[in-house]
Amino acid sequence: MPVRNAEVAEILNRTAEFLEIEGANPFRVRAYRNAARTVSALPQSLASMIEAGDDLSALPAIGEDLAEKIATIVETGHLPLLDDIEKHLPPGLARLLDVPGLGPKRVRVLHDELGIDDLDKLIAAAKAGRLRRLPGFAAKTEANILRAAQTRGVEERRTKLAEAEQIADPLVRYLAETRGVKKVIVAGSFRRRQETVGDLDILVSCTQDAPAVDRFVAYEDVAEVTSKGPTRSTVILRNGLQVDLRVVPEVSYGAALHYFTGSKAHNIAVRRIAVAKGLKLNEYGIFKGEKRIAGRSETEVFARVGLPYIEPELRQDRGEIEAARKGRLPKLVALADLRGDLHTHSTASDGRASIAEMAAAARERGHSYIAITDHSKRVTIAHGLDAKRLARQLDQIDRLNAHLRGIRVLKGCEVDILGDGKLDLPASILRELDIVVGAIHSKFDMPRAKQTERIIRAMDNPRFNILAHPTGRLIGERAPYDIDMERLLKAARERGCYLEANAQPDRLDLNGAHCRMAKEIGVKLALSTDAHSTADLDLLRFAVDQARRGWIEPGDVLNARPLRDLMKLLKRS
DNA sequence: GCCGTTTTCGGCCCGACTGTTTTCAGTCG
Repeated sequence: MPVRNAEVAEILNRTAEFLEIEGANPFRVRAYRNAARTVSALPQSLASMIEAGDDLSALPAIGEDLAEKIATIVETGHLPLLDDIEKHLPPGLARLLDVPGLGPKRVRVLHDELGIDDLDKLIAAAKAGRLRRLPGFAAKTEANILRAAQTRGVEERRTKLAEAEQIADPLVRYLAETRGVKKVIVAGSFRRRQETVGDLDILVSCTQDAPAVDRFVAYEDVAEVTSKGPTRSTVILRNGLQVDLRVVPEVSYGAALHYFTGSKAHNIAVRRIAVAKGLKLNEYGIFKGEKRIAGRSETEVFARVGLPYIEPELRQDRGEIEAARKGRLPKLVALADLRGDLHTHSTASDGRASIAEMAAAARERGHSYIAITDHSKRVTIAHGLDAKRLARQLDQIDRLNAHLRGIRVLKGCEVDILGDGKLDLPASILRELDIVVGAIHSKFDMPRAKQTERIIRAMDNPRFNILAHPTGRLIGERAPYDIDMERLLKAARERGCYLEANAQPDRLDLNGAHCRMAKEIGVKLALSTDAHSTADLDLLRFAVDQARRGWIEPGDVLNARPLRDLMKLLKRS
């Protein structure tokens, strides 16, 4: 069983953590982290690259030494360097780094002086007042660490994007009402439209005397003020979400927005370009010597380092800077490009609105078509349709279409893919449909090869069009089922099938990386809401977010096509 | 440990805040 890229990245990151605790050269530590990033962003498996004789040291951030170490990891599953370190430092020690306020230096002191190597011992020692006797620690630090260890724990808490929006919107409105405040925007991973956010980064530009920070900490949902200075403050809201506020003057707004939007890796890469040009880039602007030469807008900042504007969703240091330099940035798909929705439910199965209501709501949103794709019979809990009920629904849709204006209802079904890869309804009824959306709702735990073959077998059915929520993951609740996405995408391409980017906030499936893989392999995507109510039709933008993070352009999207083109694309052979 | 339109050696992104300190280390983003 070859070692996967994610495992290699994990070992490299782990090595970086231990090297850091050991007090190694910080740049050496960074080298391991950078290499781990490269590895986890690779579109192909290291094992296959090595097998093909590729030179790993040609990859960014990987030189002779790490290429050899990575080869060893892929071959053996181990890195001897890490094994050696773990002989004298307990393996659990690195987890202490997850406690806010504890970094490598303090973890080292805790281990060397008090023998602390896990959370329980840390909490016990803090309670006994033993931390305050250590150099660099005192009563206040001890109290902070104890509280952090007890409340935040080791688990990293992440908030789904849709939920973060509901928290951010009222706070932004509140801050915008402050005297002297000009602009308020949520930057960070929220602006990059990551599927989850760890915290909210809010940027405010204002006049010098505006009471932005004071008003921020006075917000009614603030439970705790972690830090507060003249230009920066951190609070914890009652729901546990951390919010950082940064205040900058208007002349710095663009530079600050770029800086606080990140990602960190993207920022570092851009800053290196600035350094190479003899400039300095920070959150206040681009400087030549002491003189600020840009900073008011992001476009200005990019221009000064010789780059066109790069959309926030692309700022991951995954090739966007090179693409920008070559003038090859994608023209990302936008919500306005979409002409319809290809996965929705009605009251016939588990939806809450009738077909007519769904069609009217879709038309209100500017759509020119909507596919009704109720569940098939196997999904009994959703009152799935058998062939007979589906046939009646098709008649109903025909009658509706006969007098509907401005929108066309497509006859579809979300057909269950059975354990053996067969579809849940016979060809006789599938033949009558405009669109077949296939999905897995059972047997999530099949081994990788079997699960992949199961789906490919379903795609062998000439009626199959779109694979819905292809990995089945529920963010923070259920892991994706184990499939070989590369193989699946190639099979879809060969068969004229498509994959869905599902907009449900707890699915967001495909994710951005998979969207990009689909584009590279040449498989078009359907950006679909999987709506179970008329209001759900507004979720479409979350699928657009995922697609944009995956470099998807309008031409890569099935439902960015006019109806006639779409119908052609849905006809297989 | 990586890397090269100043460099194969000597750099490596940069600033704010806290808490510990008497001028700064550690952490964070």
